[in-house]
Amino acid sequence: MIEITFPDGAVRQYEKGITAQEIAQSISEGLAKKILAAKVNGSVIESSRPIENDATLKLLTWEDPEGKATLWHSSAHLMAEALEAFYPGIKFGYGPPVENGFYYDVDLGGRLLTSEDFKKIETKMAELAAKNNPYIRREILKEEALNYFTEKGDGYKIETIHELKDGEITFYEQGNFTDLCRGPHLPHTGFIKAIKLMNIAGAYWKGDENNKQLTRIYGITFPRQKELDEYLQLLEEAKKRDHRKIGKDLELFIFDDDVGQGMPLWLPNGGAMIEELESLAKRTEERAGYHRVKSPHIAKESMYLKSGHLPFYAESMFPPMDVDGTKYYLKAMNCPHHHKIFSAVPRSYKDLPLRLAEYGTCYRYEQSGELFGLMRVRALNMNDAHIYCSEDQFEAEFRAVNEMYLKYFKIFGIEKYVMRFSTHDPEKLGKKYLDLPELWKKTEDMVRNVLINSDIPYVEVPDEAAFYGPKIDVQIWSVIGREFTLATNQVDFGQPLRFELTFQNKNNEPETPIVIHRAPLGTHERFIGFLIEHYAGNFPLWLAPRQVIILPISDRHLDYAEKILSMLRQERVRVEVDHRSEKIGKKIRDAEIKKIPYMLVVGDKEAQEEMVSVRKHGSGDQGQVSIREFITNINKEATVN
RNA sequence: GCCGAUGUAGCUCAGCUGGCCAGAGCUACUGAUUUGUAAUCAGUGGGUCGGGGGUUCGAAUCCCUCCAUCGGCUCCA
Repeated sequence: MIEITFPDGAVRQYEKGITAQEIAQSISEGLAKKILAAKVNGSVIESSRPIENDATLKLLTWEDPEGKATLWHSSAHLMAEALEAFYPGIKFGYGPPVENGFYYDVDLGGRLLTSEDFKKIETKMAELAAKNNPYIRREILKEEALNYFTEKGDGYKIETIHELKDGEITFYEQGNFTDLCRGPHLPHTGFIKAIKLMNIAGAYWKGDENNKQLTRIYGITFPRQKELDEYLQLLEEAKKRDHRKIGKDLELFIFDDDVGQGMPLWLPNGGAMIEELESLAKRTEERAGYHRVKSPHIAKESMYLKSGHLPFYAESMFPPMDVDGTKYYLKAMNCPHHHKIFSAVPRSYKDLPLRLAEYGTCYRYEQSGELFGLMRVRALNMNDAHIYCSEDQFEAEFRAVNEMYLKYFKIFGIEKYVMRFSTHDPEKLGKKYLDLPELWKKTEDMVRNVLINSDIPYVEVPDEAAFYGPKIDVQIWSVIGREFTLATNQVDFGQPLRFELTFQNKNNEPETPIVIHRAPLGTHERFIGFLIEHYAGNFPLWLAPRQVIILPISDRHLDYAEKILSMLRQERVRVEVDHRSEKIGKKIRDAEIKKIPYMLVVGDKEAQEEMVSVRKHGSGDQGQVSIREFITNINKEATVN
């Protein structure tokens, strides 16, 4: 007998060699039908694998992430089986489960597969799934595995097998399809009830752009049709929040062919949002002791050679322009300019920490295929500042920057994000990273300490640092699930050396400062793109491009409407009047569609008593108040710190 | 940059097995209406059918090419 411990702590005894499936069966028939896989001693295995020793057991269903992954992983194999039926000789790369479904990278040998082929593949998959074919696991020797795929002529699998050792190679077989795979898989294909192929894309073999590009087919499956329907519904909803759509609907920004790719034009509504955001940032930074500086958009090659950017970033910068025989570059970052401002006058330890802020426009030559609405542009305004401090000031300064992040996140109600602490890879010193091993170690330790001491949850990612030092990035997701870095906080010990920045320390000796690059709001483009999706266009009053619209009942109330308009303008409220001789219902409808926070309905009653009837976007009629009271209320509501 | 798809009025879309002067709704403008909390009625305007080449008696519809956008890959704030 063996002892099985369940997640709730219960311990039960079973025959040695019992399977998770049989245990589920012994609990209830209904449960047994839902078990997709099992987690035994922390690792996920097939529910049909015998358990030989005492173990902890979790039965995995669709509700568990590992359950979903198992269903999707098995679905990838099912899709591969269907594909092989239509495209004999097809070769397979990787076919893993992902966050929403699965994909398989395939080499069709020059044949074309388009979304028009999805229907027939889905149908074939459904047909195969209905056969309830079991997924059969087989441990196999390396040589045998190589023979199988050599015979089949699949070089990708052969390459993968070569990276594996004997004893860790398993095959999975279902129906007429055998694949090299680590597993685990479903008991049989019958668990896959609803199938949808999503899209098709090119993907480099092993993610390396020097390798051949394979065809990647994305799909998703569910244990019930209803769940597929709900998922598709969810995608539709997400599309409505897409900042590119809302940006157009609310007239926030556009892109124009004549201006260029990735160069947003901010329309007045978007302009108002940019103003508010920058004003918030300026207030915040003033209070935190920052100084505002300003630098030009272009600079000579010599400066970027000195900063070290050119060797590392040349491909991300616009090609230089020749001015009287000297190369000038559009600036891709503000830091070198700020270093020059630091060194403009002799600095004493009494000047530190010196915090220089600028929202200068930078230009980055992003690959054309990377551009994405406001989230990825070529002309961008960084929420930039550089803090020059001594080593013993570093921790306090770095901590203060993190606190500023958190303050902003609170204002905007940003809860879903991940802090990534990027460190260097010692093997790439001198190549990807500046060759200063002691400084790397020292600064990485300092950053880690700040994170730990501030109790900030983070994940550490090796080999993702900037070339000049470690950094912290805040990752967020666009509404369609794409991941972006929103904010960044970077340590730089490289540029101060290169620019020979020094301050006179207490012992009257020159000392090199550490620089912190920080952009808590990232770029204003990306941040607003994010906010549009975050709020689905229903902005808080202070940020809303149009805050109030006055809706006269009829033309004879226009004078009164104009009077309120000018009163509100004096209060710097962004307000307009709907002059059209439409019915009030129409005016309200249009104002609601424009997501304007407050609608003021004015007719005879209001005009006589100096009142306004307040209607709030999304929540309807709020009743009448005096103009004064309304102004007091919205001023209060629109206050952010 | 790479793979695939798409590109018709300001917006959303129809037309695209080649052939009546290229359509609809919303928007805009004009007129009528003077309206009380999510669409009043009528009229008018508006399109190099992404750009450029080609095939054809004839192309928005077929072919080539360039540009842009979208979905991914690679990169990244």
